[in-house]
Amino acid sequence: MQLSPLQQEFVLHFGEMGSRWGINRTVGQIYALLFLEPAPLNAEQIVERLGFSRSNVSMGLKELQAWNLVRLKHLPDDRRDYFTTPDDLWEIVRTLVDERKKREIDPTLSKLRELQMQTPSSPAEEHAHQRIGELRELIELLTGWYGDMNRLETERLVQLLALGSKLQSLIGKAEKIVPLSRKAPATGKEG
Amino acid sequence: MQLSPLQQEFVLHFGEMGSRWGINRTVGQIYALLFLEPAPLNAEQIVERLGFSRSNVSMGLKELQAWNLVRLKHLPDDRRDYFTTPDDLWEIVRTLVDERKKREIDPTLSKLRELQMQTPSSPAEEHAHQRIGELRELIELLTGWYGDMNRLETERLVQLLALGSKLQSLIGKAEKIVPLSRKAPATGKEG
DNA sequence: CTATTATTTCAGTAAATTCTGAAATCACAG
DNA sequence: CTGTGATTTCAGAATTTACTGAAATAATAG
Repeated sequence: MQLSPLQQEFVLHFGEMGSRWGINRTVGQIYALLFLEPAPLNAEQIVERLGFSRSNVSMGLKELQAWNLVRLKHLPDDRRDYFTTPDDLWEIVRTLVDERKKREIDPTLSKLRELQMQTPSSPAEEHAHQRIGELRELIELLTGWYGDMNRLETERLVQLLALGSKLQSLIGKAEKIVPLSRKAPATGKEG
Repeated sequence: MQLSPLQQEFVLHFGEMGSRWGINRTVGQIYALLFLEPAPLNAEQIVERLGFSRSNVSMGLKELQAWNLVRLKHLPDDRRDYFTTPDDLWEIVRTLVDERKKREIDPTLSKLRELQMQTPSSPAEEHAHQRIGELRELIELLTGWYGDMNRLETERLVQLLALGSKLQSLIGKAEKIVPLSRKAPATGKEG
């Protein structure tokens, strides 16, 4: 492996972590390498640096493209494909969350909705039906919220995140002026 | 597999999804079964319902315990272990996120901090150092925010999530009264 | 202590996945 | 076209992970 010590440690770490996520070691290492590299790399350069077989790198790059995690570039007078990660880390985070949602959450939500169509035919099924409904509602709340957050410009998103729990008191104060819900009227005790 | 059609579909689905998360099919199915079941089950009952070997169920339950995703119960005059999932779905979500953070995020954050201690010794290392720093900051912002959210009572958390993007305008309004930041003063255009 | 039942461990096997080299395909310059 | 280099595909090998049955251990009742 032909990397500086810093690069090497980073790349190896992401290889390990890769397997805790759904992706494999190779893919993790390729991504980590591209993430650190200032300029785009072609497949052959990745082979040199990481010591995987050419075909393995090809497959890894394909998977990263399927995840929409790398950008394909071309240099003038060079017909090889060059790969980078976005400079903007927030773009990376958004892609990552979008893709994981698409693969891990959305199919489950569909399945839960489908299962809820069935009418329960025994006390046990009644309970299961109930439980599935609760789960569906919770996931809908979370994905709905995520959709809202995802629509925000990055700058505003960061502001919101940075506020963190300060938000609590802020909401209390704002509600006095612009009540959003009549269910739980402001009592002055919140925050 | 001795389950009602509803249970069966749910259990099989979570078995499949399990592999997209870090957990295996067996563990996913055991969890799904316990999730639907109104009363705690012992290992033998899980074997009957799912048709796995006794030892596989034992290992699966151990893994679920390591993830803190099941509760161990005992019935009077019965020395077998019985297992359930929490009734409160938010408790489940919190556990899930906590555990994944612990396994997937925290080790990376430590590694990034450690790598940033090293002084870069070449232009390439300088760039990598920079990039690692950006990533560390972003993760710190996200985990900090998560810590804040996690401290909220469930009821308040749900309120916040339900607000979603309404928060934006609310913040604009609140800021006029209780300014939190002088960097980006309210212009009246936001929301 | 002994018998009985519950649970875990573990070595070996089965299954799934990752990885490779060779061959096929593709893309384009001459 | 033809030739050259880039990329992908794919069958099988290597590796890793999941699963099982048998044996060991633990817990408790008598």
